[in-house]
Amino acid sequence: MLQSDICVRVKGLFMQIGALSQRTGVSIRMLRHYETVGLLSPARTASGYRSFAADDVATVRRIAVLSEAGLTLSAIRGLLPCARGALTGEPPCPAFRAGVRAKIADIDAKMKALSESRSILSEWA
DNA sequence: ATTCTGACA
DNA sequence: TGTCAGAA
Repeated sequence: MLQSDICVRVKGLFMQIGALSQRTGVSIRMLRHYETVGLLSPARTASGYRSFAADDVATVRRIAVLSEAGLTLSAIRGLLPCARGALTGEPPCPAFRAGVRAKIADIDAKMKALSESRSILSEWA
């Protein structure tokens, strides 16, 4: 236990991965993965432990909702900086909405492709 | 007690 | 994505 970790408990400024996991419901495994793909950039303690900031809780929750929406982590990486409204229900910035429109567009494209595939296959069913 | 990295019956 | 190992 380092002095910086004491700061976690007292002021709640920094926290270890376990605490972040508890507060977000996201597994430690995925939290580490998020860092691997560049969604999170936690500081490191002298002992090498990841040190997350208090606002990373909100960040992880935003990542979680976007992930549940079916977006890939790389897509989320591009939208995250302006996705604040994705969780607060407040007005999303233009860039975010544009990105979402793009995602909806390719969902529509996939639906069309599946529809055609289904149509062809149904003739032999 | 917790976390870290790397790897996979 | 989970989980186990071996070290810190």
